[in-house]
Amino acid sequence: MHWADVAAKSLSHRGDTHVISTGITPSGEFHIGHLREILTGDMLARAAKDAGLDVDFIFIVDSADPLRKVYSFLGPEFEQFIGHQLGAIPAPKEGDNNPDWQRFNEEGWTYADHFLTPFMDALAEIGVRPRIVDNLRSYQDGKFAQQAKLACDSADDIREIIERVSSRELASDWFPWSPLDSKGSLDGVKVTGYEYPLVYWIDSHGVEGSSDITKGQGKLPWRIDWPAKWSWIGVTCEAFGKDHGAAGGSYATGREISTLLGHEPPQPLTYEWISLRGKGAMSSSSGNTIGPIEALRLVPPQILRLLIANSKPNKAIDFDTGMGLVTLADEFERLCTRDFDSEMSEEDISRRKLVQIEDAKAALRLSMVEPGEIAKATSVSFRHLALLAQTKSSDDAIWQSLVSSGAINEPTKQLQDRLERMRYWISSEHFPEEMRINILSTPNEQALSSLDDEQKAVLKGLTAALHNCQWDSESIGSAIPQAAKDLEFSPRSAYRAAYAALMGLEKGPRLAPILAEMDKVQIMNLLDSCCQLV
RNA sequence: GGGCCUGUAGCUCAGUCAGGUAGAGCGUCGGACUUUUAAUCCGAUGGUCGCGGGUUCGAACCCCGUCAGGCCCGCCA
Repeated sequence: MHWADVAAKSLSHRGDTHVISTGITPSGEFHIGHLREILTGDMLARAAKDAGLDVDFIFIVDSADPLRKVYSFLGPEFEQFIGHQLGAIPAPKEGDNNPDWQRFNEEGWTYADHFLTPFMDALAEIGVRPRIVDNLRSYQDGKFAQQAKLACDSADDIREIIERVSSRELASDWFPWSPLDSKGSLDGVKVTGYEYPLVYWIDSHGVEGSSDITKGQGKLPWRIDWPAKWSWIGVTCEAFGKDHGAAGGSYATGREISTLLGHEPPQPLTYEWISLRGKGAMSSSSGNTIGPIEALRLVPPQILRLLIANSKPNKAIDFDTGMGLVTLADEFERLCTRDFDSEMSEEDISRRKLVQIEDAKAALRLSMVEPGEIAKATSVSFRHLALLAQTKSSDDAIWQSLVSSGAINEPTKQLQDRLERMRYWISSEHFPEEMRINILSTPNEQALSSLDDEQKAVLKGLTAALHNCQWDSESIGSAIPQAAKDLEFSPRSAYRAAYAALMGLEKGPRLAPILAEMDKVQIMNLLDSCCQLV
C-alpha cells in the first residue's frame, strides 16, 4: 500500500474526523524542502479523504516566531528587528533589502507576508489549498489563552518534561512564556513573576513591565507553542521534518506536554530532508536552494508532486534538476499510459508485483493537481520535447512536426504549458549538458577515425550532396539517406557518418531540422574539413 | 556520551511491519523500424540484499553485534 494510504488507514483507527497539520516559519525564501512538508501533509489529507474520513487540512504560518539574525538577503537596518516577531515587522524592500516602511504602514505588509505570498501562489498551482492559520494573529485573538494559562500554571511540570526528555538543563529563571519587551523583542527578557493573566518581566534595557498571556503580548516557547497549537486547533496528525522527530526532539517533549494540556498527541509522520544533487542539504542561508517557484518554471506541478509521492517520507530525496528531472518526467508520462486495473487482474501475479502496481497507481493519483483528476498522457516525452524545443525556433513548427508524425492531433493547453517550461529549462543552468544539442566547430578526429571505410565513403558523397542541396529541412532530410543509397549502402551508414562528423557522436537527434536552422557555409566548412581527414 | 533514520542491480528505489523461488524503472547490450536514429517497439544483461554471528525446515526481512553515511539532544522543513 502507498505510504499515504497506510498513514490514512492508521488514522482511521483513531476516529472519523481529523485535523491534519503542517507548519513553517516564514523566515526567508521558501525552498522545495518546505514543499515536502506541505505536500506530505496534502497527500496524507487526500488519502484520508479517499478513505472516507472527514479531514481539515491546515497550514500554520509561524509568524509569531522572532527574526533570529540579519540573514545574508537582508539589509543592515534589519539589525533593529532581531528578536521581533516576523508577522510584526516590515518586509525587505526591493533594491537595498532594508525594511519597507511605506508598505508596512500603508498596507500592513509584513516580513511574513513577503515570503509567504509567493509560496502560497506556488502551492495553488500545485493543487495544495490548506486552511491557513496565522500564528501571531491566533495569539492576538486569544486562541492560545487557555493553553498559555495551563502552561504557566504547570511551569514546574513542563520544566520537568523538557529536562527529562531532552536531557537538557533549563536556566533557573526559565518560564514557559516569552514576553515581548519594551521594544517588541522576545530576546533578553527575564520573567520576574506570574499572576494570571500577567507575566512580569524586566528587559535588556532595564525596563520593567507585564505581559498579558491571553492577548498575545508574547508567545509560548517553541516546545510548548507546538503542543499548545495541537490542543486549541484539535490537531490529530502532523507531518514534520526529522529534526523534530528525533528522540529528545520537540515531538518527544511535545507529546507529553500535549497530554498535560489535555490533548491527545497527534499521530506523527516524520519525513527526511531534500538535498540538491551534488550540493548537499538545502539551506537558505548558504544560498544553496531551489525555490518551489523556480522548480515550477522547470517542470509541471504534477511532476513536482510525483517527486514527493514516489518517495516514502523517511527516504532522503536528492533532487536533481538535470537528468534526474528528465527521468522523473518521463516516468510520469509512463505512469499516465499504464492500465493498472488490467495489470492487477493478470493471473499468477506475485504479491510483490501487486504491491508495486498498487503503489504506482496511488503515486499517480496523488500527483494529480486536482483530487480525482484523471491522468492523461501527452504522448510526447520530455526527452522528445526537449529535442524539438532545441531544433525548432517557433512553437508552431513543433506542433506541426508532432501533428504530422501522428503523435498528437492538436497542441493541448497541457502541451503548450509544458513547452513553455521546457524553453525556460533549456535556457537555465539546470539543463543537462548531455541533452543539449552541440554541433562541432572543428572536426572530432577520434569520432571520424571510428568510421569504417563504407561510412567514410558515404561521408564524402554526403558532403557533395549537401553542397548542391537546397538548405531546408526537407531537402537535407532526403539528401542524407540518398547519399548512402547512391553507393548502395544502408541509410544508417549516412547517419552514422553525419553524427560523427557534425557532433562527434555515434547517434543523435534528427539532423535535418537542426542543420536547416544553421548556417550552411559553416556546416559545409566543417564537413569539408572532415572529408580531408578521412 | 545517549538516541533515531538509512545501507538491496551501474543509477533511483520497491520488497522488511504479518520470514516462503531477490523485483521495478532508468541505464547498458542486442534486434526491429530500408527518407531518420537521443524517438518507438521487442528481447537480453545485471545483486556475496553493508559486514559478522544467532534463531528457523527456510532470513533482505526476526534477534545480537559491527561498519559506513545522515540527523537529533539551542533554533531549523
